[in-house]
Amino acid sequence: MATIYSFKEIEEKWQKYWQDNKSFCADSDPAKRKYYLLEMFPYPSGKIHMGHVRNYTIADVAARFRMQQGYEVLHPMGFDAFGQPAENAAIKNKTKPDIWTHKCIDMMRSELKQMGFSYDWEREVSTCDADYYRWNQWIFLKMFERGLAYKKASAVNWCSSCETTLANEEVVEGGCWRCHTKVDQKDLDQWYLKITEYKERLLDDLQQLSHWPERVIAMQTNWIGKSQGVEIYFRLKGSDTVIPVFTTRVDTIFGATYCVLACEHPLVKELIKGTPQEKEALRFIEKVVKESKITRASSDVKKEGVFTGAYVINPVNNEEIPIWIADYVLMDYGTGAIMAVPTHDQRDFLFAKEHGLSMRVVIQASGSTLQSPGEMKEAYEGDGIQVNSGQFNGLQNQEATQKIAEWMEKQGIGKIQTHWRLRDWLISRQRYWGTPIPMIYCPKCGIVPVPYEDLPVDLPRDAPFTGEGGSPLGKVKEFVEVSCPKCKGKSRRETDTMATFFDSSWYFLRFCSPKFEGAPFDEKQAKYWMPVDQYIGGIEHAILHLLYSRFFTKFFQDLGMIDFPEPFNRLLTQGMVLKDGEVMSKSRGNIVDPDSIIKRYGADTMRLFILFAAPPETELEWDDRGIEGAFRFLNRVWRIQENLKEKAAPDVLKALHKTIKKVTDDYQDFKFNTAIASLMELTNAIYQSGADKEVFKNLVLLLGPIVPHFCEELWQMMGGRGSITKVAWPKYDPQYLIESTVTMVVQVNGRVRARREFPADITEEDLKSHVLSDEKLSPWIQNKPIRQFIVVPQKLVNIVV
RNA sequence: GCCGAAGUGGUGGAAUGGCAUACACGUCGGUCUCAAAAACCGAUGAGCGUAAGCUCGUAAGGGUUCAACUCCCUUCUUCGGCACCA
Repeated sequence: MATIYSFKEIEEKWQKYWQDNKSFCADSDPAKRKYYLLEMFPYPSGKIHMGHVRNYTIADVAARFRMQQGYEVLHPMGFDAFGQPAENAAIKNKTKPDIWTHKCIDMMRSELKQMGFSYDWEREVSTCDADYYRWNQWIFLKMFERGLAYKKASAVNWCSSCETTLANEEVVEGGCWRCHTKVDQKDLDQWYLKITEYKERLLDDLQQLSHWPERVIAMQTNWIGKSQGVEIYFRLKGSDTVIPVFTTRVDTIFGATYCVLACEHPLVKELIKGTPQEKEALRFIEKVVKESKITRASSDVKKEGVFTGAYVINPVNNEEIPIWIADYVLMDYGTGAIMAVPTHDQRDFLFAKEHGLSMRVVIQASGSTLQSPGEMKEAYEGDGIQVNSGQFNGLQNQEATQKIAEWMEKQGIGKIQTHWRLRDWLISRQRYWGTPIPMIYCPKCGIVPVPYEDLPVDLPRDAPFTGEGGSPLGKVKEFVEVSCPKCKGKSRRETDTMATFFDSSWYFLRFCSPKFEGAPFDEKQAKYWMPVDQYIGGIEHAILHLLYSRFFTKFFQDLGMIDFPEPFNRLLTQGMVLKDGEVMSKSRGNIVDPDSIIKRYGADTMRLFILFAAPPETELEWDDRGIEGAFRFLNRVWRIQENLKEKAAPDVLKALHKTIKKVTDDYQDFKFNTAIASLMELTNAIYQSGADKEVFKNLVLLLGPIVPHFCEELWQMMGGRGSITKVAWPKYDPQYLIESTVTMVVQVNGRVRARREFPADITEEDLKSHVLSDEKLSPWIQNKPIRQFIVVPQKLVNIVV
């Protein structure tokens, strides 16, 4: 590694310049087009990692590019500063979360500045500051007023290691998303947000998000989990009790040969009472309920169950069918009861075989005449023709699904219904380092919200959090003991804090007016800046953060504070940075520290490499030799400036204008790797033929967004004034893109046989006569009749013989 | 099982119906040098051939087309999400 340009000096110089001149402060200017560029803000761990470097470098190029294109750019940065790691670190280092977090923020801010990112630091926010979290409390109160925040006692996900509850979205493969401890179920009285009230809009509006990655849309669709079907009413034999059952395959109703209830189904105890099998059933139920959800899900083959002794009547044919209890039916989906159709559902098939239950074929695959279930080796779950289905025989099953549903509704024996997977969002956390939930419990008045004028409910600076469980705030007397806002009687504060995903569900709005006093955000500012034009972050937030943010946005829309339904117009999910094919992690010991790269090569080289090595969306393999190559390229460019000519050769001018077009298009589409490749090609061309001052200045402008310090310095050396970010983006002259002659490929039967120069405007006839009289081509064409002559203008001819 | 993404030289990757492998890394050769480094120039998919050149080649197989990495069908592999979801 040979150093030509002194990156250290240059980078420090320009970072100071940008700061002193407030080069990146955004101002809402109605005369200009705005561009709001946002990256998912970091948790302040104290050090940035390569994932941050990649995420923020991608964004920074876009921001600087838009600035030069004349947009008013909002490019803010802040810190998602509440959360558990601060508590753990504070316990470990015998300090306070508050002190630890602010120290980390200071460290990270200075690391981000070292990268040369174009943030408007005047707008920085930290979610742990009362100026921020008081608006969490404000939003919570608004939701409470509208019945969207409510308290409910129920079985919740509990992580025994983190000593706190978890949202459904925070349970990953049956474990805690943070520490992977197995999640238990625990009965607790907790606060929920009614995100389910927005399920239709959250699903339907995904359609509008045409610039979101397909996989994120798919994951959210999946998560919301809409399924349409029919709720069928089965009457208990010898009683008026009705057992509703949900199915998406009402076309198979005539093949229902038994029903199954989940163990937790409220009717179960009643049904088995006093029957000979009561004891066996109770033992079975106890066993299943004890097993957690995860183990039930993983035991995929064996289906166990017991007969209740009771029967229901199938309303379509008045058949009596037995009711079973089984482990494969879950209480928390549908109605907790199913109709079983062994011939057309694989789970029912296995269960029926195991317990010798009867079966009936009701759907025949086209071309099949299968009637006897005994011949079946597995359930037939495909489409076909209805058989054994009364008046619906002969219909295509998809048509029958519709007809049967309508008929059942008319008969009053069923109802067309939709079921959803999405559950309400549990936000209570038994932790210290979070936003206090602004609620008061009065023995006389019940649950009383803290009045708006009393916000914020400050988080006490001292609390005995030890990691031993229970809400730490509950141990702070001055915090807990409060008088009721209504009756002034002795009352008690809520001691749980909010899940930190609450904080990040609206921070993009706060950035529009970070110091606004009257509300979470200034509606006028939000109207100018929102929605975010481009959002960039990791795929790990595809469900959680992005779904919650969409929910909050719709809530603000309902409050009339904003007039758009979706917060993020475009979303880019950047790929991970790998080392030796694996994710960088402490445990693997394969971490490359950005700081060490900055020291050795400078921030510009790291930015260049990370953009060049792979397109933004794909995984990126870190390569120490690749970074050498990036550094080499910058030195190459630097050296051009020492050997400028009076006048550039025409081929270099041509190359320049082609490059301006290519780079502009590529930046627009976040194709930075190919933009850099074409800038390298231009550099190679300059090395061949030499460049003049004009050409070089343009090269510097084009490279500016990627390696800003380097280019600012070169720009100044070339006599430029001020920051390069204020200089208009280069325009290409189409005249240079017009070629007088072109090299065309000549194919015979689709195989390349020659390349020939032709005038760009040659007619097809001339082309034909030239090509056909070409001696070199004659062996391929000779004496064979020409069937077709295909011309792709300026590119290729294909002779078919 | 369902949904989604991907599979191209020794390596990262380019080409979205029209020259497969741009650009870079690595490797090899050359120039410069007492020498080395750096820098600069050149070669670099595989096979056959002295050569001009020919053949094969984008996970596998089939199809559409004058022409397919690209579009369609089937299959395989990897990664990600959801999952006894009725």
